[in-house]
Amino acid sequence: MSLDDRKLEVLRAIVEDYVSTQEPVGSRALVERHNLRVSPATVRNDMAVLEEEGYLRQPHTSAGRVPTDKGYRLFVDKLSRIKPLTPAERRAIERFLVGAVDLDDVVHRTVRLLAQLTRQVAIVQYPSLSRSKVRHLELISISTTRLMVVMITDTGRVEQRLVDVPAPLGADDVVELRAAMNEALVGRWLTDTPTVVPGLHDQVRPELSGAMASLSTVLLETLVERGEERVTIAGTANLARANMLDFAGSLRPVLEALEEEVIILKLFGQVRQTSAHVRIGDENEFEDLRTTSVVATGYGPRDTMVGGLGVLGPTRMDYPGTIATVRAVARYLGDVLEGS
Amino acid sequence: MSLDDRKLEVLRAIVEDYVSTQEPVGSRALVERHNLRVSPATVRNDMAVLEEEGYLRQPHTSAGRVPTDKGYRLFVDKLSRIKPLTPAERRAIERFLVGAVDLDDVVHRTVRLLAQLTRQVAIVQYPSLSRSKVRHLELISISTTRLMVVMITDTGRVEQRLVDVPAPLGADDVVELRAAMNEALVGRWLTDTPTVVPGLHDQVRPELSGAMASLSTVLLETLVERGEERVTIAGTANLARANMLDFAGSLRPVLEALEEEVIILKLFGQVRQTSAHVRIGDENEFEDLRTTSVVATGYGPRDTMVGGLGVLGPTRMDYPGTIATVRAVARYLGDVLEGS
DNA sequence: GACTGGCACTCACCGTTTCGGAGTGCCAGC
DNA sequence: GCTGGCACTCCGAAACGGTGAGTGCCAGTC
Repeated sequence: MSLDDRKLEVLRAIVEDYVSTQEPVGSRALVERHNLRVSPATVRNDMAVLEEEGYLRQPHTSAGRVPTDKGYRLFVDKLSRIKPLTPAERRAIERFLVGAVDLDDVVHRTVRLLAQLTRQVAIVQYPSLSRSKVRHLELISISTTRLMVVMITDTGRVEQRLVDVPAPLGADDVVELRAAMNEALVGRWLTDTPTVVPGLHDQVRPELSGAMASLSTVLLETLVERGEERVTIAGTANLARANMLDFAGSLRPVLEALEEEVIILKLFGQVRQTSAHVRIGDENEFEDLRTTSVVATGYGPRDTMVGGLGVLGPTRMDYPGTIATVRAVARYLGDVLEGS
Repeated sequence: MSLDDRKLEVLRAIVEDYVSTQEPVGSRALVERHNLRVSPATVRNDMAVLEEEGYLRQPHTSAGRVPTDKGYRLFVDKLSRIKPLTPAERRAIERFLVGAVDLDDVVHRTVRLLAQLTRQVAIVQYPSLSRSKVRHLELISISTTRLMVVMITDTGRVEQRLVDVPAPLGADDVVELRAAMNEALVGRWLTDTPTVVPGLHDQVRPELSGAMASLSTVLLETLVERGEERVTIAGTANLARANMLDFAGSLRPVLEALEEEVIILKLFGQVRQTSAHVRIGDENEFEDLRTTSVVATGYGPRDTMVGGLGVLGPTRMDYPGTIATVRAVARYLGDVLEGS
């Protein structure tokens, strides 16, 4: 059964009103605020149908209607137009990176900007190592048996690890190791390293094979296999704004979920570069986030995607505005990364 | 006017009961739970005196008593004995750093452990650059006119910055710059760099003085003067636990304050290595934190102090337990830093 | 057939009231 | 100086009733 245009219009109006007032919306108020050219009674009939179809629900008998997750979904997919950014927002986005000194700085500024513009919790994932190429590897000798390996990627990430080597190394040894590693890895995708690294062993003098083995292990285990993803979060205070009206009672589980890096990373799992991915309430995999919605998208230079960013807030959020902001910030961040 | 022993004992009992029950405590309940060898009426008289002196207050006439900030202060200073850690806590502290790969990892594990043990918001400051010495400076050429400078300190911090130089540099030039910088700076306190860096200019060939100037600027401006301090926070979800009973109404301002790095850093301003520094309610400089208490201490190898750590929670907190935990974690973290 | 006006009904919300109990302050007596 | 007793206060929970927004349904109109 399909819904005719007026019913859709009614749904749209209800979502908009509910988002802005935070209160169940009734038929009379609806016809007054939007100029639907029908009477409240007609709207009531439409609402009854929409409720039967699962797009609306009543908090209690004889109260106004509230959109369900399914209702929001329909709204987002079919009924909302992208809301253009205000000039002020546009300006903020264009200026937020002036004077950034390195990738950390860029990411932090981005996440704060996003939190401020959307008034929600903002999340920015660092450029994923698995979508980056090695730009340079540096070995720095800390003591004769301890090295620091610093890896720089084309996306600007800098990761360092301490490595203990089995036998003391001289300065020449370090130079040789460094040369061999750079020779083999620079320009490669990080995802290729597992196939390349084993071969490194043969590229150095036999005396150094022990050291090279330690380096390889660290490289693979701590950079490629785990710890490769990082995220930053800002704006958690925004959760406490519409105090307790959203988030049925407690926002504790939400705050807990936000501290679990694993959970957060999964939010970006299905994100693609093009357009924004919206997950509403129940659609979220994690129990604790069933009262929230996530608007996420990918970012990266040109048409590539090196990481994700997005916001999290109550299901009752301004989807068109949020989507527009998230996309704009993502696009701008991508452009900036291109330049570095 | 001084308080006799029994009055102090009464105050102690009230603080303990209130902390564990979260409810105003009355005279009858008090004599029953603690074996004060007097009648409720006597306790009432003592309470009246304690209230007059500002150590207690009544939420309303004819309710039980609640400690004031001043009451907690007296309790912390005079009435509480350090509570020894449980074996489980001790074990947790000894194991939490097994397998840490670098300083970031150490700091993150520490902050999570502290949040878990105290069930409060935990804050760990990275070793301060101003209390660190330069261990090594590395220059990595990104392009002919762009360098990355990586600084490693004796406390394990690694900071990197991009530097654009005015004229293209060859490999030899980079080597010369690196040598000059390391020569001048390794082993120095970071706070000494402003006096040393200007002299660097003369240590390289004239052709390189432009590049050296750029490097010097970045070194001084972005490493020494600003951005030198970093903190990590965990356990914000703990704020939402005793939901709204502490934090008079909203925890939003608290969450906001926690996101302001500047505010957080000031919490460690007066902290010294020895013992824990406790700031209770009103004693906090920042308006938004007047409903919270902070227990902080310094940490560092041996008797030095390189950074601070602590927890933040409602004024109604288990001070003896929290103080013990904070100190134990700080001591252990100091030991670990010594070894790296 | 679609829309509308009218009408009876429901039920959350709000302010008022009542009531019990925990707790106090005070006082007289030991 | 401590204690038992007593009158008093006041919060909090429960009970109550009125109000109004909102609904569902139905008969009538275009």
